[in-house]
Amino acid sequence: MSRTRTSAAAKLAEAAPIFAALGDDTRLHIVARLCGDGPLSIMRLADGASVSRQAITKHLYALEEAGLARSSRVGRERIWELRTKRLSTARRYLDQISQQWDAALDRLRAFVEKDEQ
Amino acid sequence: MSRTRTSAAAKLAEAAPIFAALGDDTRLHIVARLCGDGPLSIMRLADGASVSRQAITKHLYALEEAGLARSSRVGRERIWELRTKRLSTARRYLDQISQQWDAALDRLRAFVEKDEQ
DNA sequence: CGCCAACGCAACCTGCCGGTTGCGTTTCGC
DNA sequence: GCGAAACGCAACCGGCAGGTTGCGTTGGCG
Repeated sequence: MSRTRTSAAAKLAEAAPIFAALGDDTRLHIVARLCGDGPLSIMRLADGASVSRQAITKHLYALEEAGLARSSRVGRERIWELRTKRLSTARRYLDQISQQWDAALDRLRAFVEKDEQ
Repeated sequence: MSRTRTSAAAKLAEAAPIFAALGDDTRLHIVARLCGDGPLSIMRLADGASVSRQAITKHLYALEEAGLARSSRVGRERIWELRTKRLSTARRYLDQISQQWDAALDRLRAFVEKDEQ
């Protein structure tokens, strides 16, 4: 019922799609590429990749649905860029997890009054 | 060729499976549960869940393969706990991404000499 | 104006992921 | 010692994710 617990549960359903989006090799490559070189067109992204342009396109829309990227039409090209706010959402979730875990271990240790391996 | 760039590429192939493991709803629920309550048996984990015990078991081994959890046999139970070091690996990767992106945007701004929306 | 480059759309295929079910095995408790 | 609890193993299944291919559409360019 506490606010912190509610927000944690809410974040959970929100964080899973983000992790899922980052959990694919090709997609993580795209993210890294966009990250190192800044906004890029689909062709540019497909050039270095080991899969077809259409595959890249699909992955880009997957990243968009996860809120991790957005695009804009420029001439006959479509330029994609990262949405870093969403990345920090995932990061914050991981922080929260770690802290909760440490707290749980502390309580456990206090309860058993004996140190674990 | 620089060490930082090499480690970034190495981390990429290493980070994807972690994100993939966290990218499933059921699995993230398990992580959150383990996180809040400390080490738990399979039954305990399956009690609150909406899927069968076997599903939970499969997910636990998936988490183990990703390096996110480990188990030990205690009597007729198997107790599962988190491996937070692996979580921080993912966290560090996200940090790296954000920083690279900011740097890329700076370079881009310097190149175009005009601020983006 | 005609061509090519960059992209969008849609159909199709294949493998694997998430889940269930059934049954065997070990361990605790009485 | 016997039953039940907690778990392991294996087979099975439906659906969808990831990828390719083919073709249509739009915009730049000489």
